[in-house]
Amino acid sequence: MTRRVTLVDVARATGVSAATVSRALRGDPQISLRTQERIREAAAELDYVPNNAARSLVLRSTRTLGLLIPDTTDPVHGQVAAGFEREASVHGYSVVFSSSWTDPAQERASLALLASQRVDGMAVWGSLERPRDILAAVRPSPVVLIAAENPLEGTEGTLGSIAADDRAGMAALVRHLLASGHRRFAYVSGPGVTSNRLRREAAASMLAEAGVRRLLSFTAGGAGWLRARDVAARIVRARPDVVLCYDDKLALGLIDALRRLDVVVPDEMSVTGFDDIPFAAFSRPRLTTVAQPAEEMGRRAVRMLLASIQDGTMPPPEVLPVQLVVRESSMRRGHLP
Amino acid sequence: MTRRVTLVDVARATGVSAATVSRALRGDPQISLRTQERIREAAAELDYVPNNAARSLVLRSTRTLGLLIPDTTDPVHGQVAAGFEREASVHGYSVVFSSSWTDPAQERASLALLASQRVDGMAVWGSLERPRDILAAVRPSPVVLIAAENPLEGTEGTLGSIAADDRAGMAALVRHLLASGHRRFAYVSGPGVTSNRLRREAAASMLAEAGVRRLLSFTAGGAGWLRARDVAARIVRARPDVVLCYDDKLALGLIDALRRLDVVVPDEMSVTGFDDIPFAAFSRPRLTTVAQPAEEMGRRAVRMLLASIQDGTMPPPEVLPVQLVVRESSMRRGHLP
DNA sequence: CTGTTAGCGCATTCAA
DNA sequence: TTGAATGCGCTAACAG
Repeated sequence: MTRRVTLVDVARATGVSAATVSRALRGDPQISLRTQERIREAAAELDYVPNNAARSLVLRSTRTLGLLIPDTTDPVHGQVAAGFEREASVHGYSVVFSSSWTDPAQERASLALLASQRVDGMAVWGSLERPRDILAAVRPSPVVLIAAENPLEGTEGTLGSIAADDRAGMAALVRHLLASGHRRFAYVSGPGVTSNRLRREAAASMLAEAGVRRLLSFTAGGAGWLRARDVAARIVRARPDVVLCYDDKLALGLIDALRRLDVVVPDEMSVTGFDDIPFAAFSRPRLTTVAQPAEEMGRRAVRMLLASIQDGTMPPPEVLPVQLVVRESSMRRGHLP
Repeated sequence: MTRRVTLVDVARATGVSAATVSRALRGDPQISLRTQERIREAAAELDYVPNNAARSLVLRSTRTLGLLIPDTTDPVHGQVAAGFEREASVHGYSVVFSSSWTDPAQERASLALLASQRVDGMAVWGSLERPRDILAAVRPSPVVLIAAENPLEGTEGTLGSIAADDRAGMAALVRHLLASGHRRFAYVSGPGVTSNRLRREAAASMLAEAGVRRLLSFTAGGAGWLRARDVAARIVRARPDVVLCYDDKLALGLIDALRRLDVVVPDEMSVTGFDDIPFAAFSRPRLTTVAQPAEEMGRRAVRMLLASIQDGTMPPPEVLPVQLVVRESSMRRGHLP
């Protein structure tokens, strides 16, 4: 932090008291406009920058929001972060962020770091921890869960939740696939985040409704991009009509892996993703997927947090609509409408 | 921030003074192990969380680093952020980040926000502003520029710089393309970031060295992903052997746009990118590009900042090596080695 | 080994 | 309309 000009410096330069400077700088109407002006000029002259640490101490508010996401590198998380930061900065809030790398220990540490930074509120993306633990770690500042599976259990007015309607999205996707003639379905899940199970179950129940009993299930080894290669061979052997992938990264990876095995998507096998990351529109084949309002989720998280900070009570959970995006990767020959 | 347990609460609960608690909690060897233990237990019992605002005030250090990037949504920026956050958290630093969205006004505002948060140091990615302005805004905390064009001018020991060796990367790329028979080169630049010009000039001078005088030049309208469509037609008319794109996003977008125009990459035209974003390995054709050590850049930025914070003097600029990654998109028929 | 004292920079009572 | 005190929670001398 080093030494800097303080209120007192400005006060001395203007010949008034520190209190007056403090008020003037925040436009307190108690101070005459003429002196306000004078003080403002002096402050600018001296390059005065208020010290937020000091201000936070007395105000008991840091005007800072925390954001904990699994992985900055992931397009979806990045979009959430973008929306979060944007909305926060509109309201004059800073955001401190931290990544959990889907490691519970890391996550706990990050949570503690954010807590000690005394963020006024924080958002946590699809954590591996149970909500209660999160709350305990950060209490008593408001928390909103992003894309959490069971947002509601144990909510006592401080725990908010914002999520996309994965279930509806998966249902729409399956409906579309059934309508275009697909019958033999497979699902590939990625790493062990909560939304994984949710999406699979949504697909399974939608299929059951339509009288399709079977949903072949696979699990891709590690992180999104690469591990599709390991399962590709097994999937090919099972010969599904279509492979529902947990997310776009996995789907795109799988399509590449299938190409290595000389399986042409979608002619021989359809593949679908989830999220609609920017690249999904430029891949070849272009990816059929479900668009998630990631940025909007980030923005809403901030709004919920701010509402909670003001009113002292957390708004009800929100579930945002998703949208089916049909592109080439599900256009099987002879299956076209 | 609301009311929380403080040092004094812990002190009362343990029957010692606040100072003792403060020391014990930070493992000061002056305090007997037995009392340390007792105090630790009490603190845990009461869910005590140190208030960093207060600590910052007296320590004159926030143990917080700032990161300003153009766009969280971009894969490369995301990787830089990932490396930055990781390294920072290793050293017990928090990171507050802000996005400029390549808007100078936004950038200035973000800078001011970071400054008022009293970050101990900050990294700024490829800014549209001149380094001097940045320094002025954040003075006197150390700043390192990431991927800046002219890092050195006006460096007075506080302004650090970390960049990838774009010039060498572009040279290697052009060399490879020349060796595989390409002769007619085009370059497509993206939005107006500084590295844009740098890459173009590197390509041009490398070509000149090889006796190729001409470098057709195009500019894609807006943000990376989409605007390739506008220039694609013009590019096709110019019939280059290969199109060097400013970055991977642009390249991938261009390949898609060319497909819409029934131009097959790489059979009829090669396309190359820059950055090696994760998806470049999964596109079709897989993208020839230059890998940038983005995460490492983020990590190094932190190390430079910390070094500067400790020693009071900024380490010399660093230029990290890049790596040519040859994949399918530059493998023209009849041009293979 | 531990307690006392004195600020860090700011916002806010209460007086004037 | 302004100034003088007070304290936010913590650390760092300086005593004991």
